[in-house]
Amino acid sequence: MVAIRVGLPVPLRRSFDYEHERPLAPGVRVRVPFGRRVLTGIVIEVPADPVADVALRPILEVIDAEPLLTGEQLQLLRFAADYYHHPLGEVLFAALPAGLKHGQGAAPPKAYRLTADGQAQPATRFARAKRQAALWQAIKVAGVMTEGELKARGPGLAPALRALQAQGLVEECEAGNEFVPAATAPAAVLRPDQRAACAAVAAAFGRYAAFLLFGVTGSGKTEVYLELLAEVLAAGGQALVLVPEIGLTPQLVARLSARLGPVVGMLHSGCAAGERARIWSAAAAGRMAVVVGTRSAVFTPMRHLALIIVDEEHDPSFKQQEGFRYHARDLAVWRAKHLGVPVVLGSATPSLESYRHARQGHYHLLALPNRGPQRTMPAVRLVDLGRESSRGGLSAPLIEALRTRLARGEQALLFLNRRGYAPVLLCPECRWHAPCDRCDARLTVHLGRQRLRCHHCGREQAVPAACPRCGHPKLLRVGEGTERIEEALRRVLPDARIARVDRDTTASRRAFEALLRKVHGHEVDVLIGTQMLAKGHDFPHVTLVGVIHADQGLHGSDFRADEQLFSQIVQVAGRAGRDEKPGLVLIQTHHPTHPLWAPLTRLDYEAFAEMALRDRRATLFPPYAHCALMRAEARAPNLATRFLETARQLAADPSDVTLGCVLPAVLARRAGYYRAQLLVTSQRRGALQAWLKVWLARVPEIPDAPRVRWSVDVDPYSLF
DNA sequence: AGCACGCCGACT
DNA sequence: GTCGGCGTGCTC
Repeated sequence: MVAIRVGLPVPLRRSFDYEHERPLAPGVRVRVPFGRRVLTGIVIEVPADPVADVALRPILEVIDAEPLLTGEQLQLLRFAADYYHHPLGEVLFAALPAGLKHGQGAAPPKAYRLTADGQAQPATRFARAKRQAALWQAIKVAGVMTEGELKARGPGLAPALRALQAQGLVEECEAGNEFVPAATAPAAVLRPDQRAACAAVAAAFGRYAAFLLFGVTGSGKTEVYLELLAEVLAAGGQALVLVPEIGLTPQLVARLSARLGPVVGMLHSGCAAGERARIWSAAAAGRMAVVVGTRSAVFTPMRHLALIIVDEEHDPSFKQQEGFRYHARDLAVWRAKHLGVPVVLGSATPSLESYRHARQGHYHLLALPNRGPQRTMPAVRLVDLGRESSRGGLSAPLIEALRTRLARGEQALLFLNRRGYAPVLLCPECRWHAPCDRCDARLTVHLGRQRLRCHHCGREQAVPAACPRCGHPKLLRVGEGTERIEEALRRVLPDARIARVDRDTTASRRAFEALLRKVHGHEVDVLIGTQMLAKGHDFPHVTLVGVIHADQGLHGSDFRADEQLFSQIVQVAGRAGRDEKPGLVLIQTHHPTHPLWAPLTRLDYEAFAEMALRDRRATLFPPYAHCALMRAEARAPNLATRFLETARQLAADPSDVTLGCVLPAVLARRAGYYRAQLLVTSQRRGALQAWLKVWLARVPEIPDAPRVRWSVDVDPYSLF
């Protein structure tokens, strides 16, 4: 009998040892008993130091004859677990596609629907069982709900599901699969700057080199990718293309398939589990030449991987914001280095980390300075809200510009990163404003459904008729959301065809695409929306872009606010102007003298980067320092803070490391949890890593630890 | 995270 | 009485 260390999909910062008759290779899946359950685990190693004081339980079944995870993948995952200080078990499972996490091959997922009896029930039946009522309602609305969707609704629903099944109201059924057909498109002719970029990368095939492909929207980065992919494929290699979450448009995949043939697989959140597993296995075997995917695709096994591309490398969606908080772009670079292959990072507004690497010579800078022949950069102008009158959030110059575009039969886009009608409901008499009772936040007024909603926890309630504190009958709706902008627009431009795009109007991908078709068919004159409009979609007839509230990004408490605002505005500006029709971007602000506007109105990334880097150097933030953020949250008010204070005192003498103060989180209470955080920084990555390892090993000694939810975020994207 | 156990409050 | 909500403890 030999001890086997197994990684399990549980958020425990420990691994578990079992016994088996013979050694097993890392990467092999096994079935093991865990408490009263049976789980699928992944063999980590044959431990030199198996737990001594516990009787090991036996492995029940060995699922794979050959390891499911390749050696190269295991090395990447071990590094990632180590670097992000996350339990290896969870990290290993993050790399597996949903279809392979549990049973054998790519089995269809379990799904549930209401029985005829279940359909016939009145909603009042579940007067006492709230969870059952919610679940019954959700399945009724969805028709069929897969196990994954069920789990996504939150923990603790399994007993309610079983209760419904026992009552004969819900039954198991099969989930449907989706299929996305390929289209065709012609190959492109490259400009000299594109050809030079291709040549530089191609010269590095077969060894590690990192390239920062710096080019504005419309400069043709995609053609460069296509050319490189074609070359890799011609040489029998495989390639991995990472794209941001919203960036994975059907158009991109269609272009890739048209140029490269039916060897392109797509991995994203909307992918059915079976499809995901199929692509994953095909890529591992070398049959799938190109895998295009979002964040988690960085873990795809590829036997002949010869090139990695990260498109829009600055995009925040590459950083996972919960659980295993890895950065897919950073892991992509590590993987490329480790494998000895080139990696291309593309962006119009590179992250300051990547830009500094390029300036220091760690990355090769490849610039695409030209926009295509039919595309000129738009003019960007500020509107001073302190001087211009405004109606419902729309300033006079913006209204004027809208009128002229409409008269010319052109389209306009308006951006506002705030859903709903008004962000605050205020009593003019006693200054009461509608608070969320679970969060330190104001409730947003939503007109469509006549409700107040918390954007942080999702709680909804009715709009009070009068002030609950002083009884004043007329409550004011203060500030603007997309609904109010839409209302104001309809009043100002009664003849315009107006559409609004945000999570409230276009929850589904299907609805979103239907709306995009309407815009392309010029059935819409003005489109109002949140940031979800800005990425990946081209609107050729749009010549005016209005940014309603840019100021949220100017005084952000977060060190990355400047970078985010700059990239969002450039992204947005890229939507405007085409075909000899010059574009105009109007940015409404209360702070027209803010230093960020100078480079921004010229769309001058390099000037912005100089300025931002000086700032970061002065304040010792990335890329001039490396950070880790310990977050904690607890039900009781001071528990999280006390836990972090104890952790802080527990810390070994930090010579190379700067330990911050324990601070309440920006939203100190969210969904009923009190939240606090502790920032650790160091100018040396290695020093921070070594120090974290020692520190985190001692966290379980903290008496409050079992009652606190805590996590460590290495290289946090933001301090929120 | 699950899943048990165990204690409290509302309805048959 | 008993069902279901919810806090606490454990998993090699």
